Amino acid sequence: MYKIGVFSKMNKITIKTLRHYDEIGLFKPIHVDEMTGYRYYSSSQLPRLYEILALKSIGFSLSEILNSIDQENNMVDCLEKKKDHILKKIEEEEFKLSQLRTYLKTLKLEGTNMKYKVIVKELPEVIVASMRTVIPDYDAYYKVYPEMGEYMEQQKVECSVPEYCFTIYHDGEYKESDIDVEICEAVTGYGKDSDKIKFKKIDKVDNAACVLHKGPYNTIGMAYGAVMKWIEENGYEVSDLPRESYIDGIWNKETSEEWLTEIQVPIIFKQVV
Amino acid sequence: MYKIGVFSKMNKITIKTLRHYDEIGLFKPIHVDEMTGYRYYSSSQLPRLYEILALKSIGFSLSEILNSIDQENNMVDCLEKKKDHILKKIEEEEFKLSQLRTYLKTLKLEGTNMKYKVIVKELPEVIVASMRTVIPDYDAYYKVYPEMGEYMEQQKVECSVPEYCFTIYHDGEYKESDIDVEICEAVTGYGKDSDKIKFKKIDKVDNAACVLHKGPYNTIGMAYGAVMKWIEENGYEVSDLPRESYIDGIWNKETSEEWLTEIQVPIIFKQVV
DNA sequence: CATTGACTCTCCGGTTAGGGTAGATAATAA
DNA sequence: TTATTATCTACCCTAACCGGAGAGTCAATG
Repeated sequence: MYKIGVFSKMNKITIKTLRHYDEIGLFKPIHVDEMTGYRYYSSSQLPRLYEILALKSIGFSLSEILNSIDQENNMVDCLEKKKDHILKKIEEEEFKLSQLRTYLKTLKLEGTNMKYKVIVKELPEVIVASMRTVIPDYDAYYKVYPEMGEYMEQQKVECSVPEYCFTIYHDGEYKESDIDVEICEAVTGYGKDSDKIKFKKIDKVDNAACVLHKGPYNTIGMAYGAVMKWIEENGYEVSDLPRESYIDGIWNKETSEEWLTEIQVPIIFKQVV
Repeated sequence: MYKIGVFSKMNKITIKTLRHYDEIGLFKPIHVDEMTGYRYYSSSQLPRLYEILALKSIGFSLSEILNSIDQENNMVDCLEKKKDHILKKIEEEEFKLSQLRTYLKTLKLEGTNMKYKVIVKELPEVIVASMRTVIPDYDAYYKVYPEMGEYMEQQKVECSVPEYCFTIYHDGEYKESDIDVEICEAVTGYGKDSDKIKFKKIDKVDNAACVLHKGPYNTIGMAYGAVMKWIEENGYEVSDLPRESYIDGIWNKETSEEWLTEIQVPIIFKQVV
């Protein structure tokens, strides 16, 4: 029978930890003096303690140990689950690492002018009013867009809140003229399709690499470049056409320096074949 | 200007998180209504938010982000440190994984008879009374050990608390007779050396793989086997002679089933060359 | 105009695995 | 008998939020 101090030294465990394990019922002293409350441990408890410590160093939480230690049959299951868990954790850490390397690279290349921070987020399922058309040049955009507004008002369809308006470029390559463009505006319900404007549901995207572009549109190519580079360097690949989502623009900001656009690129993790 | 609900939907962040970031000063709303306390956010805040989220997904804590986000010069340092941190984390997880595989293997092999749980701990620096001698066979142990007790009493040297008594086998291989053995007993201070018994300081061991053996000594080979296998499978190698530490034995337990011995094997992590 | 339902506020408690301290006893040494 | 050390309980702290209670606010409807 050892008092807590000696027992803690014997096994290199703090007194706090032993008291904690007592409290949660994981490892109780073999005897507690009713008068003084002193805890007494015995060497016969060491095997259980060793098992607890072994499981802990594998990465089990105390409650997991508590649940699995006294029933040997589900131990294998627990271990298999934990294995998957650790593998996932390693993957996550490696992803962080590659993200970090990309971040570091751009930071060193461009100095303090680190404009583009890529984040991954989900894009929700939305119903959109969509108009696919070929416009002669980028300036024509300001002419076709109001058409949609008018039609939607006429159809009594409302824009969703938060507003979500984006375009998809259907050309395989960059073009300066005759651009095949699809303009989408998220709405709260279906309206009747017209020749030009169709309503449709767009599926949820589980993962999209997103980057903000601040400023006028003529430099937006840099944002595309940054996000595409990020995708490649971090083991993803593009799984669908990118969306260009308009947050601030000529309609609410005076100077083009304040315009804000988000590039959203649907991605999937590249399978290592 | 968006209210918190819309802003949270825009960016796939929970309201709770936004309020939390406000509270710790990491990301404050652009305006707070003094009457109602309502928080209002603007799209102009998105770049900062994106930077925060990007750093967070790399693995920075909120306080680290708070400290580094507004001073670009120490950013590279922070990232380098974080990189080391992640690398260490990956190593740890891989170690857990190999431990788990070993655990799983022994569990499957021996069924429910999983006797040996290996843990890694530190062995403290100790002063010992040491007697190195060649004994004819293992039974002779019970004859030489009392010698030490007598000498120590005579020298008025006290055993340390917790008691720590162990032997080191100096033979390179297993022998049944003429065993070169060193018996050590931790004491609180130096005594005078005699012909047989010397006092010396034994250095701290940073990492020792330890395994408990319960029962009589004739099956202790299994414990050695288990710990040696563990060491090999988990990327360590033996760095010094193993110690056999006696916890319970004939002196305090009646049946040999209750005897408890710990094998302590000093180890170092194997360099991957 | 009042009411309803959706939205937002603050405050409190919980999560892991203990660490740190205070104040009160208990055991041991001088 | 006193002084020192060991141990006890009890409370607050960590990181990054989540859940819920109770109260106040906003916009639209009857």
